[in-house]
Amino acid sequence: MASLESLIQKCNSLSHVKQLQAHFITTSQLLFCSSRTKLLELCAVSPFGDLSYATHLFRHIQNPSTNDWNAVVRGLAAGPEPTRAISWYRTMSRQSCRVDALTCSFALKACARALARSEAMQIHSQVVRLGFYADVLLMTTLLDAYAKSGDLDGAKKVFDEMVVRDIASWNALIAGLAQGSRPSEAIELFNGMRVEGWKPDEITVLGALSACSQLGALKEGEKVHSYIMGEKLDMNVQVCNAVIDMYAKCGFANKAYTVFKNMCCRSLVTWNTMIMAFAMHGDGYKALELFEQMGQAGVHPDAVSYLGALCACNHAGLVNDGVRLFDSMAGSGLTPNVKHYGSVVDLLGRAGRLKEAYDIVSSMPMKSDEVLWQTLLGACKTYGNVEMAEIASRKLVEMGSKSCGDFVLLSNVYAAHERWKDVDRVRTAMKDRDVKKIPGFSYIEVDGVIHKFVNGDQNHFNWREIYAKLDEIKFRTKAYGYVAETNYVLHDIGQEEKENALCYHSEKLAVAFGLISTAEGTPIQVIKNLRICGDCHVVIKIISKIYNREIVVRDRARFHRFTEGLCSCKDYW
DNA sequence: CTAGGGTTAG
Repeated sequence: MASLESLIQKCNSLSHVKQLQAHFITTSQLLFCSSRTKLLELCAVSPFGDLSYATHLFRHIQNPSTNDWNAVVRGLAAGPEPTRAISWYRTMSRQSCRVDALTCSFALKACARALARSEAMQIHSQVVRLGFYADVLLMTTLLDAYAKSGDLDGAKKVFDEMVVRDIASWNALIAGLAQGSRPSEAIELFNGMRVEGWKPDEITVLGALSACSQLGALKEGEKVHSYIMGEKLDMNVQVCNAVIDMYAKCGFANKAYTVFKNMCCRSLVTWNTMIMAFAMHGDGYKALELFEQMGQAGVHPDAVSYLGALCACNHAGLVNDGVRLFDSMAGSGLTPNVKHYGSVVDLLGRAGRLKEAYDIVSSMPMKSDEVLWQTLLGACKTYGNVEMAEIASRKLVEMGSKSCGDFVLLSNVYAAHERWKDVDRVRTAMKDRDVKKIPGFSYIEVDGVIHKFVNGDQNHFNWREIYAKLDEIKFRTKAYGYVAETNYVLHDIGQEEKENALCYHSEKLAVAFGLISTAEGTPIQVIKNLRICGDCHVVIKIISKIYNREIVVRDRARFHRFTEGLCSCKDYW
């Protein structure tokens, strides 16, 4: 029977497996347990595998071994419905067959993929009961499951309590913190591990770079980059891609491009990242040029490349180029997804071509989502189209939107037409639903230290001086002819209070702090988690003029470079 | 060799 093992190994399609299976049945040959498991594994986890066939095979096994169970749990965990792996795991725990560390590992992998936090906790307690707490690989998987399912404190706790740690344990926590919107802690941990004598690898730096990108932490990012060069980790394409992204998101498209040019082998993601980088900076033509070049270099643009190019057209106001690109997708064998539709709706909407934008949304082959209608609503606000704004709002309410911004936009459309009764109606509706307001915050890096501000923040050690600076700004911008656009403010408060509500937006606080804590004439860079507010955009333009400073604001969507009273977005955003 | 950590996106 020596050939049996080799026969199984030679299987490279499901039909081979089925043939073997049929052969065993017809010849009434008894399969050795190990061979049977191999066959099962092949069905469950190999690229040509078939999960339903694997479970079918499994059900014909009289006394499945732990390994048989593991094969199925593993396959299900990696498949399209990871929660099924968790139910199989539960069934298995109830049977006499023993759960081993691998079973737990596969089940936890499923929790990570299914974002199943409480299930991860249940498996955690089993892991402890079974005495697997010293297994580094398993504990790292557990840590990762907590992090991915959104319980970063749980992940940290597992990390702290680990008896043994290795590089992957550090990596899992660093990446978890970076992806879970706690980038400062990710960087702290990255620096901490180096102090403890650990040597970050490719995966560690990917996490650290992602954290720097989010924070716009240029100094930290540069430190990571020089570490990468020192350790020759730049042989890894993914690492280089992350470096490009980091420089781009820290405001230095040119540095990103230098890294791009020096790379010997670029992947599809490399091109996409660079196209997106130019798009974010409003360099529409450079992005489109790159999009052309990648095709010439033999790299076929994928859906993300198209999205980047569309986004570039969007931010550069290249309306017709964008529409043409969108229409050309099908010819390249690509089906536009909801994000492509979102981008082109934005493109048309900003250009005032509301009817076309609306027609696209209503004739989409897939379900429209909230973002799409929000985009259209934003365009309606810009062009004062009440009828369409009402349609979009109704859709958003139907979809259960509780976003404050949606109500504010509609109310602004009414306010612009002095339809105060309608304004009141919207405000009442807002109070009736418990509307969510995502807190806005801004970062600024000064001397390598990141300072974070929220709206109306008085927690900064220097807040009195910052507020004094803002009073000065208020005075000087008014003298310059600025009038607060209080339409953006929704609260039922007096005019002066409304002005104050605008005055202490997080981006203004960060800019004011930048003005007082950096040398005259040096550029100031701020990062905001949401889109920059209209009033802040106006005020920062004036600040750039009267204080003679270049001010760069990265918002959720793009970079705004303010110089001499103008913005690089040409007020088209 | 039945395990863990990973880059781009309206």
